[in-house]
Amino acid sequence: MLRHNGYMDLLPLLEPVTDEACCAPAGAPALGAEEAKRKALVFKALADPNRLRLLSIVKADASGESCVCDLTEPLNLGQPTVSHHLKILVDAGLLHREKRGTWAYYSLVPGALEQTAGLLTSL
Amino acid sequence: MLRHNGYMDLLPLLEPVTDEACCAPAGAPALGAEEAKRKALVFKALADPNRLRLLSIVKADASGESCVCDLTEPLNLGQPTVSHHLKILVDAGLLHREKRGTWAYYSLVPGALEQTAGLLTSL
DNA sequence: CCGCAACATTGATAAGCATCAATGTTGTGC
DNA sequence: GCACAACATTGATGCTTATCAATGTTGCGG
Repeated sequence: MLRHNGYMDLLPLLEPVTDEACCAPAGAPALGAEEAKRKALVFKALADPNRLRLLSIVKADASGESCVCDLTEPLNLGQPTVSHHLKILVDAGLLHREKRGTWAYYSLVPGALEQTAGLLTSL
Repeated sequence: MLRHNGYMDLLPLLEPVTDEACCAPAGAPALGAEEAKRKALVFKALADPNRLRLLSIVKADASGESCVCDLTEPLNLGQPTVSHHLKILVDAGLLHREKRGTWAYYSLVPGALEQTAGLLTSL
């Protein structure tokens, strides 16, 4: 396995860090190669129109969460494709997945969008 | 010509709009398809480690601008590749290009990063 | 246990992208 | 005008990705 789809290992960037393994080496003026690669993964997840719409729909929903069957129709995409995009957003740390019964409910990770926005202004 | 590389027509999104041709139709709850496609172009420009580093280097420079010859070495990339990435960032409305003599100086478009960050929080 | 419904995963395919070598363009100095 | 330096552009190549059809998995109702 481990097909290395280019979207893994992002969570360390958006989750609370407990040591200095993340971010810039304190005194570095410009972005290092490793750091840039990790940050690019978040933006790669955002670099697709359908994924932006998914985030928007999930956010706009009154209950704060949506299941796959609610997302397939507005995007005019097949169910496997929607599941694929959702997985990418979850791996990017932007969406949270909770399975209840047969349904899978997706919701925004609190503060994730704001934290990603901070990646830009603190470039 | 008009090879449609997928990075054109972004400037209208980041430049001051004089009419209602941009953004959501005022009352729309979720992102429309056209709007999503335009916003995705900005994040597509950010979805590459080397382009993030380019932005970082240009921003960190004391003079506020850098020429291509200064950017080739730190990225360990060929000159045509760096020019290609810079073009994508310019087309995305993030960088500004000014040619003086033989050199081309690239600088951050003021407020572009902040405005892009706003695209996220206002999803 | 059986059938079905909601998702996830796999495999295949076409489109897109990053990179480089080679070449073109343009400005400078002689 | 000539040679050179700094970039830009073109063409080719290998890798990545978006999408779908088909199949696998899991939970619920009978």
